[in-house]
Amino acid sequence: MRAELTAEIKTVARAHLAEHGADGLSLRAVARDMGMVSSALYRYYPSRDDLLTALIVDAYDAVGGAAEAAEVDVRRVDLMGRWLALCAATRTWAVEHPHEWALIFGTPVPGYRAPTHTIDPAARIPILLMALASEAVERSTAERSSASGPMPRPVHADLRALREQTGVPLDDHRLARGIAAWTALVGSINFELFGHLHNVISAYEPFFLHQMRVVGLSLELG
Amino acid sequence: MRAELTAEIKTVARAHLAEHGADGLSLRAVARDMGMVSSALYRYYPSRDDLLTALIVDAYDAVGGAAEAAEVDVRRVDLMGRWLALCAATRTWAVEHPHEWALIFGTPVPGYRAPTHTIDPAARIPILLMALASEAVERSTAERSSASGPMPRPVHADLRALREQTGVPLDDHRLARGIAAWTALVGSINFELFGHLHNVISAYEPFFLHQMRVVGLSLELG
DNA sequence: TGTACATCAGTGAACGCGCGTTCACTGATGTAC
DNA sequence: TGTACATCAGTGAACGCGCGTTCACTGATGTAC
Repeated sequence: MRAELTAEIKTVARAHLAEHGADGLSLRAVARDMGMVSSALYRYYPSRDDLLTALIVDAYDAVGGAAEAAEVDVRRVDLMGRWLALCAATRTWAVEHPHEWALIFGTPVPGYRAPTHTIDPAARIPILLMALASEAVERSTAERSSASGPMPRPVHADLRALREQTGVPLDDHRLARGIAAWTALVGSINFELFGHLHNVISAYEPFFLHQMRVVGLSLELG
Repeated sequence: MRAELTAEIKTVARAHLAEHGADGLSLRAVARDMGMVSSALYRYYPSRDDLLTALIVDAYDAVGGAAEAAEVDVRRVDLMGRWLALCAATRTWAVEHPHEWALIFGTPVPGYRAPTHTIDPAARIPILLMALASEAVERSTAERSSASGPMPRPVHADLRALREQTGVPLDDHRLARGIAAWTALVGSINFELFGHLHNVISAYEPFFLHQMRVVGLSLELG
């Protein structure tokens, strides 16, 4: 079955990625591991970049799925719990798949241009995050968010467009804070994985969860 | 003069880095550009990794120097202004030197292990950031920071050790917020450079500065 | 001042390696009559 | 049921490329006597 082999190639490629990183991923090595000749892979992926794209899409889906699954397990009323579950699951996936994480959230592979069908999988976690922030506002009594300085005009335009495209019912400041939360989530994991907390923090997970709790408070989650 | 050539090699290597990224940096290409034969470079750098290390140290020093220079130009009493100047200078340097930025704050080069003498240059901006936060506390009337949940025990130990090593006079929560600020600064720039804000934000700089202003408020900078 | 010598920056060839991709091909499978 | 044929997964050789590193060497420079 063609589909099976296509999947197996991805599995082997994923293992290679896990061991040698994105730049170490070579069609020839994957073929070798499968007991095939390198040219045979071209029956399944027209080029190395296409294989890379498949892995990228899979990685986004895997981490997104893990986050969603963890979040859905928490009782709906516990907004902070849902947020922290999302964060913890994301970090756990990243720690367990550091090279796949780096593939999607690290330095972009030079020369590689992500096709548009990577957008939807990439948006799963931010969408979930924004949904949480929106729920928090709906339940909240405070009508207006505490403004933190005026919002620059061009930024306001960007945020309005974003609001219209996504239907997220958040005012400018809350929307910006949502993006900041997404940045903080990914940035904190990157700091840990890329070694910037070396000799600074040793209790990575508790530190991470503490930081994410603070971020959650900024989203008015509890 | 030996020192001159050593510097010129770095300059050419930096140009190569800027054009092709860290993985595209090859001794042979650098030698070619200098009109030398590749083996001649070994008179100056014993291996490719040593050249890479030199570039990493230079990058840390360059971005750190830019941030410090911008910060020192703002009147001392204006803490928020100093913080935003630091942020703006850091981002500007990153946008102007994206590959050098990625070298130090992106995915680590696989197989490369940073020697210890990269630590000091890497610490310049975080040290400045912590100094700002400390100044803010000294001037502040509020004795205790607003706690955001209890600090987990192992994290408390990490933060105490950090406080003792660096002499930064910040309590646990403020210290954690300082690290969060550093993470947010780097993470926001990475999000922009690595394309995660594509089709979301177009006014990068104003957006970035707004976000950093919010971060500055969390550091009680004004 | 003039010669002998040491230093050492730079040369050029070579080693051994791996890569992505192309292409004509083989040979098993399954379908059509 | 039996034969002729098309399909197509996988082969193996080849193209052309670039890489890091080693090594014996040349030849200019500058120093010591």
